[in-house]
Amino acid sequence: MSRSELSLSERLADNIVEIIRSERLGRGDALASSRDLARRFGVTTPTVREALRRLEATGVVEFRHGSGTYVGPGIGRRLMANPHLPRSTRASVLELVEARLVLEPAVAAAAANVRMAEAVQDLESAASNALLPPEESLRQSVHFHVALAAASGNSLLREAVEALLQVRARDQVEIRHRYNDRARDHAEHLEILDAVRDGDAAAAERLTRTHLAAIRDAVLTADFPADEPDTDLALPEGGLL
Amino acid sequence: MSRSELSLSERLADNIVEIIRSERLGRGDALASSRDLARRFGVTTPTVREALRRLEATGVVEFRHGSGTYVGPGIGRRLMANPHLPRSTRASVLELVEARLVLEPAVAAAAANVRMAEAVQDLESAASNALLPPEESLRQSVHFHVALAAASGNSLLREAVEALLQVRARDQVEIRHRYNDRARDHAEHLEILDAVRDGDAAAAERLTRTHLAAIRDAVLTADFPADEPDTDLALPEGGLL
DNA sequence: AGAGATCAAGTGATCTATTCACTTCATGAG
DNA sequence: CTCATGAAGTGAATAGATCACTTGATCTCT
Repeated sequence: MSRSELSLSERLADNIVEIIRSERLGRGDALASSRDLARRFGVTTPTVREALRRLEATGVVEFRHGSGTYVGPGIGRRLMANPHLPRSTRASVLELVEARLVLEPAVAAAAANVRMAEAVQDLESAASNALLPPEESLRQSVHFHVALAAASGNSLLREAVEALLQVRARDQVEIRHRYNDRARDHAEHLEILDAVRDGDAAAAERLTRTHLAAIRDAVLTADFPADEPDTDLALPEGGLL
Repeated sequence: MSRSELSLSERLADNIVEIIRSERLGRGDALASSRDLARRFGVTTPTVREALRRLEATGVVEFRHGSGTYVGPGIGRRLMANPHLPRSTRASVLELVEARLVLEPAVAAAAANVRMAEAVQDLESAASNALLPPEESLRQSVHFHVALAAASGNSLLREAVEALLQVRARDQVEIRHRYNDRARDHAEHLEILDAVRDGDAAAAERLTRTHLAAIRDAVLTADFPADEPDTDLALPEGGLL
C-alpha cells in the first residue's frame, strides 16, 4: 500500500529517469527504443509511451519521429514553467512583471557578488549584439537576464529566471512591440553589466529594479490587445485535424 | 509546417486544457471520460491517454481509478517543480537554501508592503500551531513561507516559493531532523509575522534573511547522510513489480 | 422501515496485435 | 564519385478487448 500508490506509468517514468541518471546520459543522448524499453520492463509499448509522454511534458525527453527518443534539457532542471499556460490577460502580464521586479534585483545583486566567469562572458555577448536583428532582440534580452542569473553561480536561480521568462514568452510574442524599447533595453543592460563587472551589488540591484520598473510602466500605459476573449466555446471537431 | 510541429497528443492536451478553461472547470471538477474524449476528438483511447498523462505530469488533471479524471491544482499554476527531481546531494541542498536566501527576503518585503488579508490570517495560524506535532512541524513551516509569499498578493511569487519548497521536500524528508530547530523556527516565524503585520518591509526582509541564513549555517555544519550513492545500476527487472 | 450485503454499470489501466509515417544509412546504379 | 533507391529501425496511432476499481442502486434480512 505504500509504493503502489503510484500508477504504473508513473513508476515507469521514474525508472526511466533513473536509467538516464545512472548511465550518465546527457542532453541529446539517445534512449533505448520504445520497444526495447517495453521488453526490459515487461510492459507493452503504449504503457512505455505514456511514461515517456509524462517525461516529454517536463522536457526530460524529446521525441524525434523515425529516429528515436533523446534526453532533453529538463533532465537536470528543478524549476520549470507550466507547458500548458493559460491565456495571458492584462492582469497576468502585470503580475509577471511585478514578480520579476521583486525577484530579479536580488538575483542581480547575487550575480555581482559572485561573477561567474563564463556567465559574465555570456552577459557581454548578449548585451553587445542586441540591436542588430529585429526579431532577435527579444531572444537576446532573454539571454541577458538568464545569463545575469547564471552569473550568481546558483543554477536554481538561473532556472527560476528562465521559468519566469518562459511564462513571459507567451505574452511577449503578442504584445512585444507595443512596449519594448530596444534601444532603452540595450542601454540599461549595459549599465547592469558594468555594475556586475565591477562587483557592485548595490548598483546592480538598483539598476535592475529601475530596468524592470520601466518595463512595468510601459505595460501599464500600453493598451492590451485581446481584453475580451470567450468567443470560442471549444469546438474540438474542427480545430484539431 | 508551422503548427503541425507539435505531436497529436500535444495538440490534444492543449485542446483538453482549453475545454477545462472554457467550461470554467475548477479543481476537483470531473472531466469527460477517456472514451468520450476519444470519440469527441476522433482519436483512440490510448492517444487520449497520452495527452492526459502529459497533463497529469504537470498536475493539470488527476486520475482516480474507476471513478474518472478530475481537474488538478496545476490548471492555474504557471511555475512548478520538476516532478522527477534528481537525488539530492550536499551541494544541491546548499544551493537550494542559498537560492531561497536570495529570493525570499525580497518576497517578504513585498508581503509587508501589501499585506493581503486572507494570507496574513493563514500566516498567523501557521505560526501559532507550529510546535504541537512532531511530523506536522515541517508542513507548518512550509505553510508559513508559502503564506508569506501569498501575502504579497502576487500569485506568481507564491508559486515560485511553493516550487522551491517542493524541491526542498525531497531533501527535507531525509535530513530534516538533523538541522531543523523547531523552537527557533517558530520564534523567527513570529518575528517575521510581526514585521509583516506592522507593514515594516525592511524588518521583514532582514528577519527573513536572518532566518534563512540560520538554516543555511545549520546545513553547512551538518553531516550529509548519503554522500556516495551509485551502488545501484538500475536493474529494472526486479524493482518494478 | 432501516441497515447492511450484493450486484451491475461506468471508468480507468493495461494488454495484444497491427498499420502507417518518418528517418537513416548502406547499397548500388549511373 | 554522386545521387537515387530501398530496406531496416523507429515513433505514431489505431483497433479491440480484458481486467480492476469505484460507485451507486437494488435487494435482502432484520
